[in-house]
Formats: sequence, structure tokens, C-alpha cells
Amino acid sequence: METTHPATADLDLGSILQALADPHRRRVIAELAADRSDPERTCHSFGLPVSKQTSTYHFKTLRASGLIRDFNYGNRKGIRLRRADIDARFPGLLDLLAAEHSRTRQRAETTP
Amino acid sequence: METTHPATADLDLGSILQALADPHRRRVIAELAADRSDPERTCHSFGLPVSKQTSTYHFKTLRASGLIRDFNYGNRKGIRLRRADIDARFPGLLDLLAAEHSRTRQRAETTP
DNA sequence: GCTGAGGTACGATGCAAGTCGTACCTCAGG
DNA sequence: CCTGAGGTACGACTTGCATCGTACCTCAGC
Repeated sequence: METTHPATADLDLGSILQALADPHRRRVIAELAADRSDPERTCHSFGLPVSKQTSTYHFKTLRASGLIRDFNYGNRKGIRLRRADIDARFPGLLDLLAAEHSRTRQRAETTP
Repeated sequence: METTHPATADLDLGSILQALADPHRRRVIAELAADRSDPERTCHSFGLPVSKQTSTYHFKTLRASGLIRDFNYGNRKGIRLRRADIDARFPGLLDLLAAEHSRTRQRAETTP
């Protein structure tokens, strides 16, 4: 089964902003954006407080918007941030999310 | 009647991204972001293809998210982009929207 | 070749968001 | 002091979105 990802030139700011409007999806992208090593991660490694089906839905939305690319290994799946593509089309966007992520973590540590 | 605007420190990226997820609102902010002279504009100067009530709703949403500030003159009203505040909290965000705005205009001129 | 973990497909549901109708407010200008 | 343009308040309606239940798929490892 081939998962379809939009081409770099087809990345649409509207779709991306709509994808980032959801707190869960924004958290995922912020976490990915903050890690400059861009590792391949699994869906459930983010610990989203939702069911499996909902998780699938969110990651599908992220893929359709072009923010992530996913790899299907059958019983496992890997996702990776499309950093180069996003930086090329929307420079600064990922920096914003990374900054927000570190600010959120800081607040979480300060007020336990 | 006092319209309440969030303080600069209270600007929330979630609210802002949600506000920018709507095409009409994004168009307004992109247009404002592209004009570096930051003029005070009226609501209907954007020519949104919606009714008066819906327009009120959208501008209220934009104000609540902290993207714009509005001034009530009774029978007239002015709105202005909170550029300094946004640049301070989310540097690069308005540049993204401005770039998108110019790209949209270019495409509109190329394919009439 | 079963089993189980990870993931998908389809459908249903509950709630929020965008839209508009009606009615009302506010001031500038005749 | 009317009138009209710009704007708001409240309520109703409709659509879309996030969520989950049930059922099914795919591969690794035993």
C-alpha cells in the first residue's frame, strides 16, 4: 500500500496551519521540530492521550498536510519530519514550534 | 464598551494558529502582514465574501487571539495588526504569512 | 501457523465552528 | 432629529472535526 505524500512544491500553508491547529498534532510536530537529529519515530512514542483509531486519524492528517513522511513496515511504522521540505517552503515555521515546545516544557518543569 | 485584548505575554500560539486556520482570517492577517506601513484599516476594506455578522465573528476571533487590535469610533471601527507584539513572541510568523500573500497574488495575476 | 502488537477501514456520535436572520446600537451628516 | 452606513447581540442551523467501537490487516517471533 502506497501512502501518498504531497510534493514539496504542493505544500499548502492552509493545510499545514489547519493541521497545526489541533493541540495533539501541534505537540507532535513541536516535539519533532525540537529534535534536530530528526530520528525516525513511532506513532505511539508520543504518548498521545487518545485511542489507536484517533491516533491514526491525526497522523494521517499530518501526512496529508505534508508535515511528516511515514514508512510502513507492516506491523511497525515509522514517521519522520519533512524538515528540509518545510524549511524550503516556510522558513522559520519549525523554529516557532520548537521554541514553543521548549517553553511548554519549561513551564511544565517549573510548576509540577 | 471595552473590547478586551490579550496582553503580549498571554499570546498563545494555539489560539493564533487556530485563528489562522480559517482561510478568511488568514487572508486578512496575510494582507496586513504584507503591508509594512501597518495602516489602520476598516473591516469591510478586506472585501470578505461573507455577511456582516460573519465578518464580526471573524474579527472578534482575530482580536481574541491577539493578532489584531481594534478601535471603536461608534459608527466606524478601525483595526490594526499587533505586529510588534507578535514579532516579539513569535518571530517569523508574520513573514511567513506575508510571503504567502505575495505568492497568492502572483498566482492570481498569472492565471486570470 | 497461531498469537499478539501495531496499524487501518468504516461507520456512528457528540461537539465546536462557520454561517446567516432578525433586531438593535452608535455616530456622522444632512 | 432623522437617516443610513458600519457594527454588535442573540439565536438557529449546518457542516466539519475529533473521538471511539467494531472489525480487519500485516508482519515478527515463537
